[in-house]
Amino acid sequence: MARSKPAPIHIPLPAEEAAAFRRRLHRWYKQHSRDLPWRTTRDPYRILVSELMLQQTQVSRVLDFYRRFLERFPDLESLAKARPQRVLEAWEGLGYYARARNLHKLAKHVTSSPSGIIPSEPVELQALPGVGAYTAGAVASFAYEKRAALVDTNVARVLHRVFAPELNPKSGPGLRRLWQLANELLPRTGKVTWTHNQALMELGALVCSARAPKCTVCPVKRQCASVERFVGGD
DNA sequence: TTCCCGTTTC
DNA sequence: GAAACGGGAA
Repeated sequence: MARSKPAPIHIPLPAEEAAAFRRRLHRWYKQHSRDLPWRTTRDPYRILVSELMLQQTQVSRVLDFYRRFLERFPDLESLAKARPQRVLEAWEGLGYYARARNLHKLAKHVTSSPSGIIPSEPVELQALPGVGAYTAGAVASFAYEKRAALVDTNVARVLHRVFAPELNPKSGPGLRRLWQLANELLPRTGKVTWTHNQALMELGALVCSARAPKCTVCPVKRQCASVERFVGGD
């Protein structure tokens, strides 16, 4: 009989450590966050468009496309009614055109559904074309201010380095553990969770970068299990 | 798990 | 010119 590996035992994150992490992260975000257009809206459609665009392109290049796309298709209905060719044109230059097709499909799907609105629950969101675990969490949190976790590569890198350097973040179990960590770290309310999630991603993008992390200016370096590895160290 | 896709990095 | 990237899907 096939024997499965014993599940690793994980001590839950001490409440005090989680709280300290949230507090430091929050303070840092208030001072250092960038002004981005999708951070001033709670329109699920606009959040969705931004998330899909950002999946494969850096912020600086998305900005222009985002603005133009929303001018042509200001809401789900206008997008749903559009010809496929027009949607692809608006996406032209961004690459990964399957995302544009998925977004169009999603718009038609949702507008013809009974409610006609983009769902707010991660499980329902994930059933939509082109929406996986990350995007589902992002829309729930950033559009509906739900108390939902999200893990993209930025967040995965931060949590991996700070709390679980021994983990293989690429493996299935490793990724599941990171989602678990992300959940344990969530603030109490959905409103604060919005900021918390934005801050996690911003830290990963601006400080805890993949190549040369700027540990010296990191707000959570005191509790990071990987600082030594990156500052001067071996 | 492996594949996919256009861009970026090595 | 290969390999990595980063999400989703098969």
